[in-house]
Amino acid sequence: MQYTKSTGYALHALIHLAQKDSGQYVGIKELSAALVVSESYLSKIMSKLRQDGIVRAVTGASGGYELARSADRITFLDVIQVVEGRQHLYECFHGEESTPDAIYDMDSEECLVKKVMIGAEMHLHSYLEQHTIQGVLDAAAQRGSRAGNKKA
Amino acid sequence: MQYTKSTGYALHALIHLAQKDSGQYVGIKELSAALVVSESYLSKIMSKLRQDGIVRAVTGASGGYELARSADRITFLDVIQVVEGRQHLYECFHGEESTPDAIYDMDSEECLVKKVMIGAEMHLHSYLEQHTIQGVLDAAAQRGSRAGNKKA
DNA sequence: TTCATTATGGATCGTTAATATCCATAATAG
DNA sequence: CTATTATGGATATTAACGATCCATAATGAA
Ligand code: SF4
Ligand code: SF4
Repeated sequence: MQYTKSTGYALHALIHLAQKDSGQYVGIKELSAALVVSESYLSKIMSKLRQDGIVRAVTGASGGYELARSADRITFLDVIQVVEGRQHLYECFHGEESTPDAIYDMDSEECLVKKVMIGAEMHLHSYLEQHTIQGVLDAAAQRGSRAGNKKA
Repeated sequence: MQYTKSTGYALHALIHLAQKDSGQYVGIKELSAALVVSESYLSKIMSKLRQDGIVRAVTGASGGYELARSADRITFLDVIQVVEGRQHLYECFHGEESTPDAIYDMDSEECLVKKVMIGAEMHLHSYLEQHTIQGVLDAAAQRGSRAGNKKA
């Protein structure tokens, strides 16, 4: 149970893009150099982000990527769901006939075990969608403005 | 990002055990039959649960498994951490030298990206440790006592 | 137009994790 | 002593992850 490296790459790439001005395209070369990851692999991730409308891409000379919407409307949940897919935290393993035990109500979505896990998922998602790319930038800016008293 | 089937098996097996009286051992045969999963595989999972003190096991004739402590002190988080391991939701991918960008404070644990993900993990864990095996049983009992008005 | 640049998508490949089974061994009740 | 039952090692299969290469298309600039 761990997010893949791709999620980390995606988040960092988006933060990099968010620091540029709108209309300023950033190529895969600059991105992969900043994150220290191969162009080939990162481009796959960027392509996914584009398909889901998180970034825009322009091919050709002086092309590249830019955010498709403002950084405060790109949540961690958005990014994670694009990269990781929209699978559920918990997947049931029995079919219609193989009821493991009598205490569960298998009808529709009424199973109590499943309900707990769905609750967990909703809690997690609720947190993740309250945190945006812009949020990270803001927090960094605040820290920066607290003078140079961070170490020494 | 999904819990493995093993977590599902473990949770269901524990619920099965929790419905038995204390001192009554349940063999792997009964458990695997109830969950519709092979004895071989389930026994591995039960062995893990024993190593972590969730269940007790007795070898030999008329042996089997029982809960090592009361069902209201076995949380979903306990079970998940035993089966899935205690890995973090998010793992950083760069070393000391390859700082991806200047806005992060790499010193110690102060990175703002990491901080968001650790927050997500804490939220998730907080929810999961508030839900116990006994909690599922209680909810099922309540539902059962609400007469047979559930369907028809 | 032509060329260099840049993103895209398909194909492929190695590594790791998850799932699953088999068997030899040890422990225990009867 | 014997049947029963859990344990741990070894192994096999499958799927996911991580990563690379290349052919293609699109675009700005010469
Ligand atoms: S969680 Fe509920 S519905 Fe899902 S496999 Fe278990 S008993 Fe069945
Ligand atoms: S989350 Fe922070 S510490 Fe971790 S890789 Fe990213 S920048 Fe580095």
